[in-house]
Amino acid sequence: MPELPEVETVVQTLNKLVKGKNINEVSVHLARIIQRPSDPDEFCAILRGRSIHNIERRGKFIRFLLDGLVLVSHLRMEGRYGLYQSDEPVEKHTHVIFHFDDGTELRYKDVRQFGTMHLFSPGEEFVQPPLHKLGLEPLGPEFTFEAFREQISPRSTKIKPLLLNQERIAGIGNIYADEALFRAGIHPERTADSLTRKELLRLHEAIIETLQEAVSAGGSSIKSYVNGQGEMGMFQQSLNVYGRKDMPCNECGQLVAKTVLGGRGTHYCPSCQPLKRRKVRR
DNA sequence: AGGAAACCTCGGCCGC
DNA sequence: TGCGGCCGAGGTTTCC
Repeated sequence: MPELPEVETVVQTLNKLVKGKNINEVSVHLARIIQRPSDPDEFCAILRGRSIHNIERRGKFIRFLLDGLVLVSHLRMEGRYGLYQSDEPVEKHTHVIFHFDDGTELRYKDVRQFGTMHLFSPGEEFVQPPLHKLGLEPLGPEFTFEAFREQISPRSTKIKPLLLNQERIAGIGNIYADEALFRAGIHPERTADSLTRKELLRLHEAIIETLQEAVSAGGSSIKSYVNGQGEMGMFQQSLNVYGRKDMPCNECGQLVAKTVLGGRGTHYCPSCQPLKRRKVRR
């Protein structure tokens, strides 16, 4: 799925495409997507007649701000939004359709059926699952070095799984965890509490830079990711390690390694990201 | 705290 | 070349 940069791109696109539109009707073709309220019919009934005022991002979640209502949507691995004319044929794996009063409709497609939608009263969404325990927003003003250090440095977990923990920092996924660690020159299996202040500073900077550059490029499109207008993100061309197993490192030429860490494919350069401190000969 | 499994479907790859 | 089967896929939650 989309990680922070991809979700940010989707949100920007959705703001161009559907901000200001009025919902006439909603149809749900796969009930499990709708998590709150539990009854999909009630979900549709509540949304009927509402207008979309704005669309915002929190971590990897999309928040649709409606009049008197907030729709929280998570794309998980392969969820996608697209705007269609109502007479266009409905494609496979389309699970939710928001019918607007202008003859267009916003369709949610999700091959793996992992995505979720929750409805809340405004403000309520932040104190209820799934947003209630989300950690720091890495591109927000609260992501200072000190705040970052407090989340990372006291823990004995390996750094990569910790970066993926949304309760610490919200929005980093598998691609950008690998990329940020490469940029910082830190091996993914280093324990968080073993990182020096210098390394933490590098990692903090690397996270911000990696995510910002990816947002500017419109995200990555490793597999099926396409933003709301059907365009491919360009950042995949800038990936240094993710998906580059056995290819030469862009910095040193050593072959990129891939292992499994916390159940996730993990890419790194054994030379640029040493596990043990390199012995310095003098 | 940390790891594994579970939630799903699809596409790629291997082997016959 | 074709087909069956296994593996893995960008995330999160739940269960040990």
